[in-house]
Amino acid sequence: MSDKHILVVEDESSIREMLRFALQREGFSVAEAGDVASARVKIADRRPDLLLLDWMLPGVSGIEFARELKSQATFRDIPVIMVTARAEEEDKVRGLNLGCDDYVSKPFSFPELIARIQAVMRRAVPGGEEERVAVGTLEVDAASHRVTARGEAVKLGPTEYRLLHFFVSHPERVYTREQVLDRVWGQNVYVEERTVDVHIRRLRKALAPHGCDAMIQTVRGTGYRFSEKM
Amino acid sequence: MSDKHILVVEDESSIREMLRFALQREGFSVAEAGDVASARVKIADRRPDLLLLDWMLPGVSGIEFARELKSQATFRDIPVIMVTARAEEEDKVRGLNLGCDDYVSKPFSFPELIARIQAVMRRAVPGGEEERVAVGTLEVDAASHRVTARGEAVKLGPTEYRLLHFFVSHPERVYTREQVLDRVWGQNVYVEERTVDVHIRRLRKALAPHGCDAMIQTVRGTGYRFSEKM
DNA sequence: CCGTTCTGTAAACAAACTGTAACCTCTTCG
DNA sequence: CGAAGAGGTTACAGTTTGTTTACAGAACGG
Repeated sequence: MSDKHILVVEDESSIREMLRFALQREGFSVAEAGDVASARVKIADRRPDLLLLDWMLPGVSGIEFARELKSQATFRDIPVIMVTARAEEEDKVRGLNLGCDDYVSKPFSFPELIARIQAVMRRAVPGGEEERVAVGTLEVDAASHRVTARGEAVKLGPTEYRLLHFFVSHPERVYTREQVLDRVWGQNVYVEERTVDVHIRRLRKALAPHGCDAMIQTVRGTGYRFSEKM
Repeated sequence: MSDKHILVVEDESSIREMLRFALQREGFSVAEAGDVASARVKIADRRPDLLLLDWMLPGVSGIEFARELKSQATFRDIPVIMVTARAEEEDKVRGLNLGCDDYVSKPFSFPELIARIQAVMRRAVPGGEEERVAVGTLEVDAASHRVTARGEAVKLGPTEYRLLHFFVSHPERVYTREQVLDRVWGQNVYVEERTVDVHIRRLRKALAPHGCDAMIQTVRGTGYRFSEKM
């Protein structure tokens, strides 16, 4: 559980330092930012394993920043814990539904914060991503970000790629549209469920020339399943 | 997102009722238990999709109960949200580290609670029940949502699938049409009893090519029974 | 800065599932 | 035997659910 990197985005420097201190004592490596602009720089500088994000920030608000990150494929996977004042209940709920992985309320206890951080991190990489996965003649190579069917290259958009990668890594199992959204788009990102259908369609279309489109199977009333057996 | 079943385990009846009210308004089906002993009974009676567990309980504590459940393969997958008083910080942390999926602190806001419940449920695997059940050559795999007889795939509609899954999970026992409606269609659903006959017919028809149709047996004057012996 | 690619939504379309009613068949028992 | 009751079958119309296409805006790559 060591050498995990956490970026704390909080405008009040006293709180920021307190957090840094507590997190470092816990064995985390910590970076700080006082506003969104410098947070962007820090993220580019070193990709954090988790973001502790204050709700209220000067200029761009925390929620906007969170959404910005979740909309970028590169940063979507960074878990975000929102820090809010007790009074902002309403917003907190919206936060949970808009891409944050968890949130804590000020004033918070450190043990609670640490526990939530660890819970979120534990959740972050369920079943460790393989470098290379394959089902039947379909191969997804995460290292080179390449997909091949019967040896032929398959051209996919970013979302289709992640969708396929998810399915190939988890074959023989049904997933509801909601779960697919959670696992492929990111937790709590608000996107219409129907959107999954459309991307499934795009993926099937791309796989069809290689005869693999039947591997993505519709389970009526539930969702979709990826399977070698057709 | 409907007909999800939640079991509330909480010794103080006022809080329990408040929770029941709030959860039911949200569309959940709710069961209550005042202590661990009766919680065990309720779980056996109807497997909940989520457990709302008070930390402090008379007799066996919530944490012990949670650990007990997490150690049993059958119940491991039921998500648990712990409910704790603000003062019990220490324990909360231990809770999160011991298999609970989340926790909320009293006093909590309902929007927060609902948001957490939905977040946890979204994360959970579908089909709650056993991953895989079988009677004779007939297998129902809940994970992949697939049915096989003698290894051959059986094509079923959603209702037939649920019906068969129910029967395979409860073989050698008669059920009246009413009971079947309750368990397969869900409680408080108004459907004609004869509808069960029709779906039984559809199920038998789908199983006939595999020679399994005789496993669904009519018990004249009572209902139906599923049995390996034909 | 402009064209290209990619995304998410909406709407039209198609397929399948559902519950009910009506009609049949079989069993039971006076 | 024959009527009544119970279950089996079938047909069908409405509804749900999934597929496909089109499109506008955002992101991206020169």
